[in-house]
This record gives sequence, C-alpha cells and structure tokens, in this order.
Amino acid sequence: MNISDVAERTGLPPKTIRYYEEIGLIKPGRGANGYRDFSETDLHRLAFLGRARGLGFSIEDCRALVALYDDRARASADVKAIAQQHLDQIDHRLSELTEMRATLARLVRDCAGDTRPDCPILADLSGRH
Amino acid sequence: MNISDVAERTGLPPKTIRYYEEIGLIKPGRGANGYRDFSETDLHRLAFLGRARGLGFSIEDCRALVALYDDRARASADVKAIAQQHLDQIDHRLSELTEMRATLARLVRDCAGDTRPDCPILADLSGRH
DNA sequence: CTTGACCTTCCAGTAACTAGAGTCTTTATT
DNA sequence: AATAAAGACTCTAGTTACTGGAAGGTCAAG
Repeated sequence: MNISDVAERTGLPPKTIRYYEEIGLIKPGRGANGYRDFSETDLHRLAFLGRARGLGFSIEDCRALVALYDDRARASADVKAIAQQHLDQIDHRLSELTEMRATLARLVRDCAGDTRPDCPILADLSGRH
Repeated sequence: MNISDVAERTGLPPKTIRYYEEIGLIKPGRGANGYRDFSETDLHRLAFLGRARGLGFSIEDCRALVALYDDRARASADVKAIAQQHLDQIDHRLSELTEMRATLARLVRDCAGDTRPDCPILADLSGRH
C-alpha cells in the first residue's frame, strides 16, 4: 500500500507518516522503486499512534505504548502507569488554564473596548493596582 | 542595572531576557564594557512581558500588546480584541483537554493495573471495541 | 595576581511536525 | 511513443519560545 492510501485510511498526513518512520515508530518495507510499501500491521500501528497522539500522549509516551502493545507479556500496570501520569499532566494543565481563563475573562469584562485609551488589561499587565 | 539583577527582579531568566532583546521586544543600552545596562523602563517592560506570557499570550501577542502599551492614543478596543481572541483560544483548548481527560480517566479506571497482560487502554488505542 | 563570579556571543538542541525545492516513477492522455 | 499530471522520494530549513553549553572578556576580593 502506498503512503497516500495509508494517509487517507489513518487520517495522518504523509509528512507525518514519513516523520514517524524517521524517528523509528514504524518500519515499513520498500518496493523495488524505492516507494514505501505499507502492510496492514503498519496501518494498524499508525492508527494506534494517531489515536494515542489524539489523546495527547507525547511521542515518547507513544513509543513506550507501542512497545507495550507489541509485548504479549506486558503487565497492564505498566500501561496504566503511563496513562495515569499523562492524566495527571492533563489535570495540571487544566487547572493552569482554568485559572488563566478566569483572570483573562475578568480583564476582558472590565475593558470598555471602545475608542478611549484607558484599558484595564494593560493596566493589569503593567503591574498597576 | 546588570542582567542578573533584572532577572531577579522580574523572575525571568537571563537567557530569556537576552532572547527578548534578540527578537526586538526590548532594547536595553550598553555600558562601555559591552554589558547590557537596563533602565527602569526596561525593567517594567520585562515585567509586563513576563505577566503577559504568564497569562499565555504568545510572543507575537506580546509584541502587539507592548506596542499598544507604548501608544498613548490606542483604543482599548484594540487591546480587548487581542485578549478576547486569546480567551477564545483558551476556551477551545479547555474543551479539548476536558474531553481528553474524560476519555483517559475512563480508560485508566477500567484498567486493572496488575500483572496480567489484558489492558483496556491498549485495546481502545488499537481500535478494538 | 589569581580566583571566581559575572558578562558576552554563538552554536546547537528541544517537540512534533510542516513547507518547499529538486528529482524520479507511475499513470493517463494524446 | 511522447508528454503531462500525479504522486513518490530525499533533504533542508522553518516553526515556538526558549535552554544548555562552549569559549572568551570583565570585575571585585583577597
């Protein structure tokens, strides 16, 4: 299977697929013409990667996850540990963003947003209180 | 004032301050020895930048915000537009993260996390249902 | 006068792609 | 068969916002 077919079926752009090969996440075969020749296994692996990335797992997380996926004898605890760690990161990021949002929303609300130069947003950023 | 004093007073690392000069966000003077010599104005500007970055504004947003800050005749609407746009981005990111979190939390909850190889997290990522 | 703490510049690396140039192969049309 | 369009290939460089490290100049203290 050629790269554009795989791109279509996995939703990943060809550039990304080449990149994943470059960093060793997949190792598709090659035809006589030098074109990559993807197997069904490659396709599944790429789909797996696409879903993991969609859930926000880092590339290195993905590398660990596919290794565990390949390992028939893995313990589910190993997978859970990675997922739990990622979940904690998400929670952290969420609380940061939520706080940021609150501050920004207050500033936006208090700003007249008209032609006058007076602006509480800039006043806040400048450190005046 | 030397760079390490500024670093301490603004909370920004020296490397970051040099970087901000490199990309034109600040233009501190120079002493006879070639050392940067920061004025109180530079200090305020850096503190402003630090707060804006802390609120998640991009460097380009910051560039626009300091320009507006410098412009005595700016309209508050211009500032508000940037802030509102950023707020929208944050809301978008928040909803993505929230959804991601829900999916991941369900997977983690359903995973036994023991020594058995059976793992619902991998099952989900592999596309099985 | 030397040690150590600063300061300087410049180069390279990070995450995860993405854009574009230049070239080769395959496929379709004339 | 010639040609043109589509699609494949590699390689370089750019993106964001820094960060680390090397090599070298400067300054204050003992």
